Amino acid sequence: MRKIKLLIGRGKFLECWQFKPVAFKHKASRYRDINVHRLDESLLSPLPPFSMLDRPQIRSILDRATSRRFDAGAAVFDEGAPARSFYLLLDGTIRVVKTTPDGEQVTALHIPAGQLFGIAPAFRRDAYPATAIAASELLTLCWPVSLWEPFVADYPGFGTETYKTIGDRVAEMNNRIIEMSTQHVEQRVARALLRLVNQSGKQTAEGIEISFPITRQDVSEMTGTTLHTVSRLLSAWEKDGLVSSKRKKIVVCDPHRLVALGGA
Amino acid sequence: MRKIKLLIGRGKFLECWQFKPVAFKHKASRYRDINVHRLDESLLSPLPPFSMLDRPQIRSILDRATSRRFDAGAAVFDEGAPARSFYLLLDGTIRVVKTTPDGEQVTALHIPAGQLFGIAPAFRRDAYPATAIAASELLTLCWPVSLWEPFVADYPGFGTETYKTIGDRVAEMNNRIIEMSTQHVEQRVARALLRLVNQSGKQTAEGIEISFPITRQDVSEMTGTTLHTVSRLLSAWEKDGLVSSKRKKIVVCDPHRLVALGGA
DNA sequence: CGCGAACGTTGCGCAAGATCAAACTTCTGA
DNA sequence: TCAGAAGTTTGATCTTGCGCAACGTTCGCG
Repeated sequence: MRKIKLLIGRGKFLECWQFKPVAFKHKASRYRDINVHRLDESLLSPLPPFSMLDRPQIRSILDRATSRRFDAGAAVFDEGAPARSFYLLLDGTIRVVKTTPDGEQVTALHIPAGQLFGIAPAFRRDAYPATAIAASELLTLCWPVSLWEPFVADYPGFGTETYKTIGDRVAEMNNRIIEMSTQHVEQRVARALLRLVNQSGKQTAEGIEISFPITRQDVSEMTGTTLHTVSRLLSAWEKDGLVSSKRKKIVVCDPHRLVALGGA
Repeated sequence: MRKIKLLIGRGKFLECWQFKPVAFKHKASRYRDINVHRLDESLLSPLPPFSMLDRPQIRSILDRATSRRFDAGAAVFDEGAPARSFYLLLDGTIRVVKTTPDGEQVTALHIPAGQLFGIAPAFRRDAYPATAIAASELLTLCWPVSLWEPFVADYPGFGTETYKTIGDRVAEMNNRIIEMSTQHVEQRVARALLRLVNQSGKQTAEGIEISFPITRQDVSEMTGTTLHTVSRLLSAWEKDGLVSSKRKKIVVCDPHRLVALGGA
């Protein structure tokens, strides 16, 4: 057991205790559940909701957390389920999904590492409004909802920063609505890729790669189209050298031209 | 000058001082700006954000308010403008509109009487994220943003209820996104009408009427389609006895069948 | 190594709805 | 009272992107 840096978001790391990978269903898992009492205060201090707090305050927050890991594809919580906890995403990416009565899925949002999620209590909701799916393997901290009010009351900046984050998400949803109303499929797909790349892109030799596995179907659920159309678009773009994609993997090679596509 | 009941939303009234209608640009206006010191505390007490407060508290809130009226079509504030005030809508309906770079408009939301709006400070925004247009003649109260924090801190229930309202709006936006992704134009228009009727419908002999002037263009901006398509749909529905519409006026005669149209 | 499942590609035809164009109706203000 | 503005209707045409279907590819696992 040794101290390692834990990737949270683009180029940001959290220092923490790494347990040796354990076999999980014939597959090596990067993490095991972490003992929160061993986590260092410096893990949380760079994150906006905790940035104004001192070490003892963060210690107290950490000590009341539980840590959980999730396999890729697993649901952290389901739409409509009673909201018992709120979460902090330490590593991985969350796909926030809504399912229609007739079984169709719509991806409302992607949440990158380092952000709070499942924050139904901020709206005084007692049920989660959407399902949170692990887009890749996840590591989370979680707290019971009963701690929400005390956190907001006791920790300066926690409420403020959280509502700022919510404001950002609302703005993003607004943009989605506008895009869906006014833009064509090609533009929406282009913008969706750019958003993903901005939020959780990893620089590689070829270009910027989306850092979690993503299928054509996933992209279609983000843009309100079909996997066929997305496939056609990606093929065309690949021929043009705009992107490069393999199975469950998309690399944006020429962001600039993609912006142009999404812009007009 | 006499005390009258002021309509706020469906069947709900606020009692207040009615000034005699004044001529305004050759048109009789229902209201003149109201002297807030003459407003009775009972005006605010039934509204969710103020429901837990006693009379002296509400008095203090009222005394710090300014009242303003707006003509139909006027902008209360513009997208991107510095957020200096937040508002309470006493009467009328607000259309929340976003404009795309190329001039297209998208209606994000309608806000009925009795609700707070322009609450950018709740998200720590210093600019309004959208434009608020008066769909009909409006009467509002407004407070400087500097009072937001004190209100949340000093008045129990104010924050809670407000965030609940925001939660509802976020949920509605979510639904919009899902509708736009998965439903056809006909279903979206049907649902849009039902939403309007639910929020601000007035029972009449023919059916339930949308209580503010609304054009085909407006409906198309709500549903992400064109006024032509909306016109065709309304014509077809009118032939079927589902709705009845005149210039700037829509009455839903058979809500049940409209729900069926929007459902599948 | 070989099978099956999950993921991706591609061609074809069709229909929903946008766009273009023009006429019509209702309302407003001088 | 009358002209023009604003709102609505309707037809003709065209484009987008969806549905369907079949096939190709990659991966995981026994």
